[in-house]
Amino acid sequence: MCVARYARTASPTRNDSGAPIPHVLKPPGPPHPAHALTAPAKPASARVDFAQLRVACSACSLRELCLPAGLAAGDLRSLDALVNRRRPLKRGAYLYRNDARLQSLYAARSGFLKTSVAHADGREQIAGFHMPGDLMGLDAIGGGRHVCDAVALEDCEVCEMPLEALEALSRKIPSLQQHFHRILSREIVRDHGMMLLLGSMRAEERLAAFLLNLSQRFAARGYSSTEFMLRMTREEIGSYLGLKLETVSRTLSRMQSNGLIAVRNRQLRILDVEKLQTVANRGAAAG
Amino acid sequence: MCVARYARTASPTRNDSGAPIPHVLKPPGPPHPAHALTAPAKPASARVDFAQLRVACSACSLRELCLPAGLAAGDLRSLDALVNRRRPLKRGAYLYRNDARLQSLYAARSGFLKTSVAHADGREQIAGFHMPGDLMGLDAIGGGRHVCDAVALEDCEVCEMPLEALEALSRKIPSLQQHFHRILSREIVRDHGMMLLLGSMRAEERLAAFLLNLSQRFAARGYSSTEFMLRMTREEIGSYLGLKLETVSRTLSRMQSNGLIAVRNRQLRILDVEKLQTVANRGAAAG
DNA sequence: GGCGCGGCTTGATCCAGATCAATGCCCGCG
DNA sequence: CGCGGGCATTGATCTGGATCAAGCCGCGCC
Repeated sequence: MCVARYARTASPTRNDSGAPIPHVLKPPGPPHPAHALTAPAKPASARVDFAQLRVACSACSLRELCLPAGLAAGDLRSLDALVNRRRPLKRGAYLYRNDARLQSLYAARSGFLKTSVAHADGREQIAGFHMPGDLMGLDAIGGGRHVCDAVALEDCEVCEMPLEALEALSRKIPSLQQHFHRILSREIVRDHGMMLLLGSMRAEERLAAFLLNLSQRFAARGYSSTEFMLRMTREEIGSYLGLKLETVSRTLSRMQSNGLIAVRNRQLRILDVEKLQTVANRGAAAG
Repeated sequence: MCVARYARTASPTRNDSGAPIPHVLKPPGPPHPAHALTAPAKPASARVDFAQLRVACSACSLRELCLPAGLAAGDLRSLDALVNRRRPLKRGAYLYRNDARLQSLYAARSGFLKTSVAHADGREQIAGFHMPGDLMGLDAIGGGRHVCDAVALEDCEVCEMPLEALEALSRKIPSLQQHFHRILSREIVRDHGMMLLLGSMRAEERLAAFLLNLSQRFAARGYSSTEFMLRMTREEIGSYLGLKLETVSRTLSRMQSNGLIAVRNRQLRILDVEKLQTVANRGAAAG
């Protein structure tokens, strides 16, 4: 079946405040390909400039999604002091590796990453996809060493915060402590959701749930909830969802035939959120 | 193939405190059968006695597995002050329900519990089995409400600790704070392991991994690592492992034929740990 | 522009585990 | 002591997704 044609989006400009301008799936892009989920660019002319590099949490557009959510202005400044911002990461580069000593926690600032856990025999399972504002490295707190790999799916920037300093500060700022606990807890809830998905949902439900999850997270970051670019391969989606890449591909095709979505390579548009929700919640239902 | 014969267990007596007397599959044991997973019995003659009921963390045999692990004596006393001990729970009773407001975190003190997450359509996935020393309720920190059900698989006792008090205390005691973070993090790691299991292991591997995990946890609590009683039904095991009860049953039978284990109902003995590990790590291998 | 490669789609077949269906066994209860 | 119900085992069959196998397509590179 023929793929729906997408209208062109406005070309990816940026506003002064540095709020990221979407990704979206433009065809034969303009010279500056639309970048998705990229943190505010610095003025093109600026050379590496520390003042620029160290955009503070207090000025960060992800503030309310990330660790500082809900902090008072004064507390925000204390947090600023301990966060090293903008460690850049090339596509394919490791943020940390399995068994590496825990140095810091990380927050994605721009770009997509994945974390994966490896089985003794080499099989690997992707444990999560991370977008700006997500905290990473939480797995390492328990044993002092990372127990998964974190890899950039595209060029990224991450903020780094030494765990000890964070713990020290959170002893002083109850709301930071509380929020940190909430983040840890939400990760546990997310994982339980994945266990439910992996343990008892069928392929189509898994995919539907996955797409809806991405959709919500994009929306929370101010991007379109219905039209976005998948930053990962079919194989990676499959690994995350406990499916083979062929199944992912087939299932997406079927969803397209059914008018739920339009896909073309990694560009995806959700055409019928409600049906998609139905599929996610009860398997085949809407035809 | 013929099933190994187990001697009958001592009949289910109770001590005065009402603590259930184990399971464990002791052969015609001594009058006091080794009890599995029951907190240390208090002097048999004591009647319900608050001083007794409130056995402090500092005197609890699970101290080193549970929240107080690694605390200095003085700090232990502060923790004692906030923990309400020994809320008893009958088999089948709910410790908390999905959507209930978070009151406290809980630590199992004796007995086995399960937590399960429900899908919109009624399917449910068991998210974990909990034994003495395990902390429960962590899922609720994020949103202030529980997102799973916790049910006693047998008569239990749990300790209760108000989250706010715990957070306040952990601001004062860095080692408590640290340990609490470690517990949260380890839960995340455990969940990632489950995701790997559910996403990429075959039935036999899942079961082998499950049994080895139980084995280790029993061992950590001073019980036999090779001979124990399953506290849950085949269906519950299946729900946890993403399998149907028939598959669980068949797979256990096959493992028995292969000389890896001996099962009879819920009594289980591991006959060959190494082969079991091989199975868990690489699927079929040892014959 | 064309070539090569990695990623994607699609078809054909296979198989692990689900599902359906009978019993069997243990335990609590009258 | 016998009966009934929940749990477990085991067999027969079915099927969703895996696996095997061709291409195809888009993109980066020469």
